[in-house]
Amino acid sequence: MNAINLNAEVDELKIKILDAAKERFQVYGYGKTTMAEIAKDVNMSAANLYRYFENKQDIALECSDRCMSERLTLIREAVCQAGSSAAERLRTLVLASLRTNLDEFEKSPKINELIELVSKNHTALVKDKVQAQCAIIAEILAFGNETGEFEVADIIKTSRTVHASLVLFDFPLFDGFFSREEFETMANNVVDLLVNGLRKN
Amino acid sequence: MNAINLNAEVDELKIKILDAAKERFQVYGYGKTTMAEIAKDVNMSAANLYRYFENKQDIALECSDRCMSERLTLIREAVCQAGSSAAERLRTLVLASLRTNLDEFEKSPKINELIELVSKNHTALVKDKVQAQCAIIAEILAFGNETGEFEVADIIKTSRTVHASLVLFDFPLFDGFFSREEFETMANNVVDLLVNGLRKN
DNA sequence: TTCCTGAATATTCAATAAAATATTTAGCAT
DNA sequence: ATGCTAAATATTTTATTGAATATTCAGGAA
Repeated sequence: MNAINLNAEVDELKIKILDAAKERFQVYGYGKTTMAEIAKDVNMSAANLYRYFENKQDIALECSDRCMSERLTLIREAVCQAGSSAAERLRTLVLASLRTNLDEFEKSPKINELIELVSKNHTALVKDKVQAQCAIIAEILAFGNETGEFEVADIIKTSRTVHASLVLFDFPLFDGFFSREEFETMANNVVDLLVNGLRKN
Repeated sequence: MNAINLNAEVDELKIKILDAAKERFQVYGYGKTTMAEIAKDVNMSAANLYRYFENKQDIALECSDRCMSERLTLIREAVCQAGSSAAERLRTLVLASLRTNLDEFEKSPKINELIELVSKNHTALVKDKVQAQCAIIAEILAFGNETGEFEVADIIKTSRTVHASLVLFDFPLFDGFFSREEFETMANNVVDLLVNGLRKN
């Protein structure tokens, strides 16, 4: 057994652990799932989990990280499949983000415990998420510049600006305040306004 | 003593109570101020407070309501005094809101306890606040239409859209995440983008 | 009546101890 | 060595209860 195989197996096991943890976190919440339970799900002792992760929070962290990445991949795909105009792509991005947020919250409200934990103790992860979202926006802006739809001078700066305008739809913080329908209407209206502002004069 | 005078005196006393409560809430927080203390501040028994307010939360609620109104008045004034263009007015609105949020948080972090309490238990108050903010935005939009700077068809709808884009600067929810400077830069950029989108083509 | 208070009661907070759980350690099996 | 576990220890939750505080009540003064 060489080093490469070893690492591959370790990674595989880590993923198995993360999947088990995710399932527990979603159903019972972070606080109510024990290391012993996660361990049992993957047929090992609780002690052995520490050969793969620093501690319980670390599991939550990597779990969230994976969730966010998966979500981001889905969103990125949706955007690429979206129609040919940059405006449509931006709209797809916003609506996909919004829906993912709302769906996730609806499906498992326990997930909020995780989100709170992570955004409290691992600001870096949230910043990464923002960064990734801005990167997608930047791509859309560049695309808009190419098609002549937009006229954006500083793409990086503008991607941050656009993201700041869209915060309401990208963060699951205002979930109770508006209905899904209200959220979607607002999202569409904001996109319209932004597109108008980005448009070539 | 007629009914009108009676009510006036009651109102006066209510305000005295609210002022005392506000001072306590700001310095010690909601949880750490007792009804007995508030009562003592205005020279009455704790029991007597209940002739003026339903309960402690009700005091907090009316207190927050007054704070928000005062803040809104200040912001409204700042906007009116702002230069002659609608764009400048919008910028003034956003920066004033942002600064008030950041200042308040910096001055008395205890105030967050109140905000959390109120937004958890009295959604209506928050909605009122949003509504009031939208009203100011609507005025600015109407003004922009008059000066020919903007071309906004549905002012009410657009005021909500603009407000949604500005949520990051109007709610004290992301306080730790960015520095004051970063916030202000973002606010300015978002205003620029929105103004561009609202502009007459 | 109207406005108030002191005392009674109900509720919430805070300190502690007990139990559950996270994490570390020592050592077994391969 | 590597991969694991059981048991030991440290930390965190949970339960309990006494104290503090909110709220209500009965009645006194103007």
